[in-house]
Amino acid sequence: MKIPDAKEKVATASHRGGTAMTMADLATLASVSKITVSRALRDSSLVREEVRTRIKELAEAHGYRLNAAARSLRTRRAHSVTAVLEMDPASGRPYSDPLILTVIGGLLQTFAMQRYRLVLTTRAEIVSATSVVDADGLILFGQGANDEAFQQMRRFNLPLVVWGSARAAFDDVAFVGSDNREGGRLLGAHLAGLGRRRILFLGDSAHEEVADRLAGLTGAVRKSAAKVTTRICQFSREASRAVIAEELDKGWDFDAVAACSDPVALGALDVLESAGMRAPSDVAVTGFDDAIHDPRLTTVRQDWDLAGRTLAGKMLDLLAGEEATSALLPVELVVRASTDA
Amino acid sequence: MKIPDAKEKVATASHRGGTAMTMADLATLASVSKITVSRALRDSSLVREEVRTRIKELAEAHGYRLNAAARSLRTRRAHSVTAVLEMDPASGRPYSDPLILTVIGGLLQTFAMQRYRLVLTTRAEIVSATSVVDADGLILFGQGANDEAFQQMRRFNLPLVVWGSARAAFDDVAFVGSDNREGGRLLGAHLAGLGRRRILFLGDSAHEEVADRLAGLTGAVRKSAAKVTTRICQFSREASRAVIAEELDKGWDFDAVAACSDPVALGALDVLESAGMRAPSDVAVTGFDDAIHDPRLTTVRQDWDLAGRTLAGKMLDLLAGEEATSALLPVELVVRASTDA
DNA sequence: ATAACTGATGTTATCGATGTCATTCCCGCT
DNA sequence: AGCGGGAATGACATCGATAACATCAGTTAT
Repeated sequence: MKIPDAKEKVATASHRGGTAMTMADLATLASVSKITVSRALRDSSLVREEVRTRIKELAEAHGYRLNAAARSLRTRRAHSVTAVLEMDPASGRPYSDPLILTVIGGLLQTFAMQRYRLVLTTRAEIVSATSVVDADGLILFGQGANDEAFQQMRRFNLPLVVWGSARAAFDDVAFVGSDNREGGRLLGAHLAGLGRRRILFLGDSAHEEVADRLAGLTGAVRKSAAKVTTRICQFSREASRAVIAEELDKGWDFDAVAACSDPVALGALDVLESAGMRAPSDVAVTGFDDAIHDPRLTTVRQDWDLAGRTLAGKMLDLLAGEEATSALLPVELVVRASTDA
Repeated sequence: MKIPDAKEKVATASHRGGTAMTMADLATLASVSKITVSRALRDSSLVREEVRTRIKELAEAHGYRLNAAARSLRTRRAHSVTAVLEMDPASGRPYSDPLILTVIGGLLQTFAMQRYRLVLTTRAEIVSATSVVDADGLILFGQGANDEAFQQMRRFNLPLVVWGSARAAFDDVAFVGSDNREGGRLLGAHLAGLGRRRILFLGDSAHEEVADRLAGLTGAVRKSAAKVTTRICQFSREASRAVIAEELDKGWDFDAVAACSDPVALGALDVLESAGMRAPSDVAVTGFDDAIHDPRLTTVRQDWDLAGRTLAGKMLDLLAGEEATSALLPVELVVRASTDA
């Protein structure tokens, strides 16, 4: 046996100052080789039960912690998953905030239980040539998962799960997203059922999810007497105010506004109400997301918790070497004051 | 020179299948040693400018990425910071969600710019004996940064920044938190200014932040004729409903409710309104956080963006070897319908 | 009795980067 | 010619863990 005198070795370790204890230190303490320590801590049946517990107790008593870098280097697994967010350079906050961040909570819970670390980064950071990626898989949150972001992530050659609407063109990748089309359908049916005839849709359908919402809406009102007109509008409350103000100027002739998101709907309410119109008697207004829980606003609720858990689940499947299919999450119509007096 | 024939070596590399390119591969491609590659990629002046750019171009062209584990192992720096969240085991979501998660957005932005990875984990996970910590520093988000969580984090012997109210007992640690006492004071002055005399405070002052809010409130109304009564109440809307219902049973005699958070305030509004009382004519109601942006609710706004940036800034100071002091962030009174008809 | 096997442990090489020290080359100076 | 010195490059050891293979009792099979 080549194990050196225990006392001498331990003294050396303590001389190292701030340096933390390693498996080698534990090995000398337990008078075994370090591979035995490694095996014991991993609960390998190759180590006698008795020895195993002794080593674990020693580790616990000395507050030993495995060195993540060393393990990752040797095993070629990072034991972590990176979520890539799109940040708004102006505000310095994630797009779709706080929705995406709520999903992150769901991811965190699932991954922590599975002993995977969850790493957050921005797209700008990860695509930079000198970025250092330390992950077994990537979860992409893009602005509607635009193609560029998508292709960039692909190049990392890691298991990939994307939040957004599935794209036919990329049928080899797992997409997870709310059923936006169904959400649009629910809203369309609701508005048509209220007898609305002239619906103004606010949103930019270059954004995949918005396009789906619009498609659902139009499909649902097709059988009715209602007509849908579209105006391009970005996601902010301010953008919405501007568009509605313009429409009022041009001579308003709508009895319903279907907005692509809650803030957009609130922007519409702001301007319409200050122009003396009332919801829902003069105009019915709907949003999308139910992120704000505004008592005034009829909207379609997405299940953010489920979103996080589903994304994490798909990733874990991929990491386990299984196939992962896309998932369409259910949505729910929430009727409130803006369409229901 | 021991550098083997380039062609042969490159062929070997490609035979490795999925294995990514390493510095050694780049070195053979560039006909230099791997240490030169290492230096070139780190912009060391020890490498001739010409050689440096050639190597960088090669790296870029072949999509080379530095191995995080190898670097961390050698340099003993993880290039990452771990945020530790307290999760509610029942809901599987972070306490104070979505507020904390909004702060995370601010952290992410700052750390990504500094090329630090942001890792998320839960307290339950990180304190488990077999957890693997891979971070240069810890940021703790606790339920009021309770002492136990606090002591646990300390044991990791890493730079530590805590979100919450500063504690005299731990004056060697950097705390970052909103000025809860000032928030309480603003609310107290506001309610007293409205002529309210019997204020019901809802909250559990075992929670440090709540205690501060209460202290500020009581201090502010001391000079006035108003009296503050406290009822212990947890953070949920449901808990609040129960407490208010009980108070109504016992014979209501308050003209103001100061809740420790927005959901608690909304719970109070729910019950009071369904009992036929009106805000603010019968009861003025206030919240705290402005997380919900409810048009009905007077509240104190915290600056979550600033919170994230400040926390990240303090951590970067510590990582740079500097001292970090605690910070008290400004708050703002937002008057809305529940106190202002 | 000997080969084959099983269970528990140890030795060595390795993962990919970088700190430390050694080497080489070229220049200018005496 | 020879020596000192700086600039550029390389060899080697190392970080802490684990995979792959080796060893060595003690047991069972033939």
